[in-house]
Amino acid sequence: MRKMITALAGAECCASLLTVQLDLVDATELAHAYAALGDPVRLRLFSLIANAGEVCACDLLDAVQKSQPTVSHHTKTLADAGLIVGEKRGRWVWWSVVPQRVAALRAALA
Amino acid sequence: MRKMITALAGAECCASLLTVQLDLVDATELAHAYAALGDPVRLRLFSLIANAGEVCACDLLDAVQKSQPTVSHHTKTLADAGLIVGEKRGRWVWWSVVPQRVAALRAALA
DNA sequence: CCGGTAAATTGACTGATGTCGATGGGTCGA
DNA sequence: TCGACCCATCGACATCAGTCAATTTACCGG
Repeated sequence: MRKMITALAGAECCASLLTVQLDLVDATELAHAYAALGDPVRLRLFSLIANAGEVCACDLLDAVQKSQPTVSHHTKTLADAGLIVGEKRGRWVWWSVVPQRVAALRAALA
Repeated sequence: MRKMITALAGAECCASLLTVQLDLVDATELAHAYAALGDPVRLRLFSLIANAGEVCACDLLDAVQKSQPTVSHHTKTLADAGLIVGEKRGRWVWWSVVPQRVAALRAALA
């Protein structure tokens, strides 16, 4: 619902083009996802999962050299952001990326 | 320096494919950029600048309804992440995005 | 120069976040 | 049933990050 500013105020230094393209809720939603990628450890986890297609959580531990609770916390953060999903198989949890979500983030940068 | 895991441990649940594609420095660099987009206010500022092509800092104030120091802080964060650059013209600073940087972020999600 | 304006910097405060040890809840093999 | 294993949750702690009032720096017009 882009808001076009009247801004004739031509004399005032800066004028128009303030179409507020992102409302607060959309921005918050998107920012949440980007923020999930905004940590080196999480980014490496995500990259790892994305490259492998599917990764057992147990492998993530040695990959990023963090404690088990820390890795679990990060995977949860990524999952909450909708970037990955986990499937429990027996004792293990297998993580994989959500392509649509990643595509949405990529599209937002176009 | 990708580390290939020996992981013959075939019996051990999860096996190989742990090529650590992102080393720590690269991950930190990228994460820094994504983190810059990981705040609703900054994302809206960025979106505003991207859509307008060029925006005077003075217009950003009313756009996001934050104090002048706060906006200045956020633009600095975005600039430090390499996402935008500011050009001072007289009393005002005009912000614009850095297309290459944005493209790099987009490419990282491909 | 001087007063006014734009933006950056500083200082302080609060809330969010990354990290880990300890614990708990499932799940499997023996 | 028991123990071992994987993972999530909790509690605690230290650090970081967002915010603003106050101040400083830079620039302009007169």
